[in-house]
Amino acid sequence: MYRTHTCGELRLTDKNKGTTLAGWVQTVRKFGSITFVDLRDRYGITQLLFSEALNAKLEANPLGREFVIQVIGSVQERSNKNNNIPTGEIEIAVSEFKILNRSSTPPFTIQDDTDGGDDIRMKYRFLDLRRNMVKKNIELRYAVGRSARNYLHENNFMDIETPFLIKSTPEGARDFVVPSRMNPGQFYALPQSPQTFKQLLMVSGYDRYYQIVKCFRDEDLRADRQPEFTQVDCEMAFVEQEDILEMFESFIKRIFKDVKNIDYTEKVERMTWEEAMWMYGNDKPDIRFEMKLFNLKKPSTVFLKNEDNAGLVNGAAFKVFDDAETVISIAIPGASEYSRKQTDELTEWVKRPQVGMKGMVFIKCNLDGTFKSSVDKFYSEAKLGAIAAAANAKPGDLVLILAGNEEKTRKAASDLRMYMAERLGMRNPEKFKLLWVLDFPLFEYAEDQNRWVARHHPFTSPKPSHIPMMIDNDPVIKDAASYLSHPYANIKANAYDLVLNGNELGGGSIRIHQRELQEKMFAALGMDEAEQQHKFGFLLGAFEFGAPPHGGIAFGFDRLCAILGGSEIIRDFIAFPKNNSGRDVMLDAPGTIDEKQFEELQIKLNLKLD
RNA sequence: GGAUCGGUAGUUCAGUUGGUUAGAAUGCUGCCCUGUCACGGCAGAGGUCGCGGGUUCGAGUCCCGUCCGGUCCGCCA
Repeated sequence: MYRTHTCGELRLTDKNKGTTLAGWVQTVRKFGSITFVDLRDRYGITQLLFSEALNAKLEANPLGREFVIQVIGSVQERSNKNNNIPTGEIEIAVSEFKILNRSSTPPFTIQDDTDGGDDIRMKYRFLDLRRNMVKKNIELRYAVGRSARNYLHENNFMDIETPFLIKSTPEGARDFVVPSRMNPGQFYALPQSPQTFKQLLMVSGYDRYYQIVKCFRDEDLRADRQPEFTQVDCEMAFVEQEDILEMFESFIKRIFKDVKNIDYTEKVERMTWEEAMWMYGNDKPDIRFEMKLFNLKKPSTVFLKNEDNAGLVNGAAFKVFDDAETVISIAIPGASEYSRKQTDELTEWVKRPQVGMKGMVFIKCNLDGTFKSSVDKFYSEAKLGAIAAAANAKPGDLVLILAGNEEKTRKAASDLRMYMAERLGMRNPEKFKLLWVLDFPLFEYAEDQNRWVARHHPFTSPKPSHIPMMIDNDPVIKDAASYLSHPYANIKANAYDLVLNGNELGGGSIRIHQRELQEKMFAALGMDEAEQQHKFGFLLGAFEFGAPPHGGIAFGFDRLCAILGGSEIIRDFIAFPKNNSGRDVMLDAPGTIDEKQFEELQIKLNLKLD
């Protein structure tokens, strides 16, 4: 037997007990004739005391960092206690020890505040995983998964596996493909999600399904995006949108309780996609703070009272605002005393290519009730006051105003809102606020292809009242410039996203379950009958054999773990992640394959090298 | 595909307007130390300044290219 206890469990109540421990050497502290060793394993650290009697053996077998050793000894009360660790009141008086395996000096220290940078830590990820900070994240991930499984199990959901080697369906993200040796020239695709399989399971009568499952998307990476990632994928039959929202609102609250011991008792707020876009410029707003956007140019399609502000900035000979498609304000609380340097800095920020604005106008709403702006030449103080009022600014606030084309300006205003919130410390990672965003548009217009694409995916059903709009109208867009006036632009989907602190945690929809409507949907996306049959014949066929009404949702598991862990970097919550360019730097993957493998696959490389 | 920040000792970083022998901390090695727990003390080793080219009397420092890493836009739900 290698050990009788772990390095995290012995306490003063175990005094005088004999014990055998095994673990890694964290540090060696030598004091002439006695030596202290911190022995570490997954469960904690226990101090070992090597007395003078073992000196000769220690000298013959010196211990280094990360050596794996086994010790036999007895539990003693320490004369100097360490209150920083749970085992700090005891130490093991070692009577015998054995080196189970030596270790090279690790390239970085295995400590909370390591001296290793990202690069080297990823290369030696197996060492990095020994560190508390990383271990804590991996443990949190396990806790989230366990909580999710418990909840779903208690609610009759069945975990059913679905295949990874499936068929490519070039709708949505780029597929990872796998060549088939037995079918030369043919390829499997790795699933971007088990979407069609879970719908087929509903047809099969497994009316509550879930899976914590890997999904694959061959797209560029981000701090919150990996090419292979994990989803909590769920589907239910005989449900309406409201049933799903309730089931999964409880699901996420249960995880808050189990993992963070947070009682999230209030009802999760809801808003429509249009409201989110209008007030926050974003379909996944962080609603922990206000700083809403106000349009100074256009009447709202959502809030009628905003009509008062429409055109507020027009007619002052300020060409930038007069010519702009839209003008959006955002009031920064308590920032009226920003210096020239600070406002310049913000202007530079919005002019960065990633944001892409040409400039920024500001109005300082001074505490004495006066106004000072960067456009004093064009607007009277009374007018500035009216604009500030429309922007919902209070004395002491700084109103920032962006102008330009609708989409870009709205996005920039949203980015600016998040940037300012970050700057002002309003994004506390320990404060959590959920939000349902509802009524997404069913279609999006793809300019480059001059056709409609599904905003969510092509299995999403329209709102029941919008089905006629879809059935009765031809999807063909005659005038690309005015696609917004096409009826399809106004069809809303039975789709919903769950947003946490400005991050999309999950999304889903009520699905189409009738063949005719599904065919109409495919046709709307530009697929003719033959193509529909070729790509999705199996699904259309299944819908003819008693497909129940159904819907579901999928949560980004990595992202959920990261946010609960106070981070937005999912890499830190994945045991073996890929780097920014999709490489596993530890394995050095991807790599080339043997000539023999190419032969078996009957594949020849045809690399275009510049 | 694009923007931007970074690459100097095993590691994390500093390095002034271009100037003589490139520094610190930590880690590593050796010696000393009976109560440490970020132990302490003394001594020591450790560098192709990512790579290639250019400007210059002289380049870690300036310019061009390239590779690698981080963040973001495009892309992706």
